[in-house]
Amino acid sequence: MMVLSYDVTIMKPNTKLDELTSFYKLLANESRLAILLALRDGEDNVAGICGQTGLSQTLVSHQLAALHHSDVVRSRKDGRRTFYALADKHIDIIVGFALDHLAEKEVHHE
Amino acid sequence: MMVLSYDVTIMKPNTKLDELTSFYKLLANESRLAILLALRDGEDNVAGICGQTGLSQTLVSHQLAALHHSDVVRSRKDGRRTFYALADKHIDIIVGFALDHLAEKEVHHE
DNA sequence: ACATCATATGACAATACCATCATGTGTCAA
DNA sequence: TTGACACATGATGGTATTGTCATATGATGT
Repeated sequence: MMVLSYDVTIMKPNTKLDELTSFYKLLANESRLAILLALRDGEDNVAGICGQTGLSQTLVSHQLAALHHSDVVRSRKDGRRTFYALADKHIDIIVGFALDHLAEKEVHHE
Repeated sequence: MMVLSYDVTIMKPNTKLDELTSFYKLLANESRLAILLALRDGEDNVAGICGQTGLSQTLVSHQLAALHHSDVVRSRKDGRRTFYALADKHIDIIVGFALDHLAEKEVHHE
């Protein structure tokens, strides 16, 4: 039972397969993905991310908490703001490759 | 529900975000991921995949149908068997990079 | 034709997930 | 210290996904 949602207890994955699944679950949501894509352009604070994505503050905070908990993003506090950034270059590359995959699919389909 | 205002045209198009989310949803399940990892070693038929993963025939068929429907795997029939394989090299690479990401995380954590 | 093998499909209960509302916590300025 | 600001957290209803059971389809051998 692998639970990812912010409103339920987050469980530590035991196996590699579990870990990999948990990782992809984080990417498998429109809101979280929008946030990650926004962060590809560089770090931003919560309000900024809300502006970039059009999502509510509450939702963004929840999703960032989930992403942060799994070390997909890192955070830095500055006064009453919190800035978030992609944790490492892999995230960026993985998203890039996925976009490539989708592009290639389109070509084959016509 | 994800609502993006029209004046935020700097963002990636809605459809791309949607597509990317759908793609990751396919990878965000232990059974499907186990199947994809099994197929990294080369094509295999349903019974073979069941053997490699320990999953039931019904479940494997269901998940393969989902993966096939989204062109993540391709199929080839031979008599009464159906052989499945990863649709393109991108899948392989994406999974590889994700594993790298997890490996790097572990190093940083100890 | 019949039995059997290999795989596919439909329906369904259990569970997981999502977005939202209401509210809480910490920071700064006056 | 009071109020506004920036963000975090808890709970909840609605919805989507998961895996299983029962059953269907199609190919092969006798």
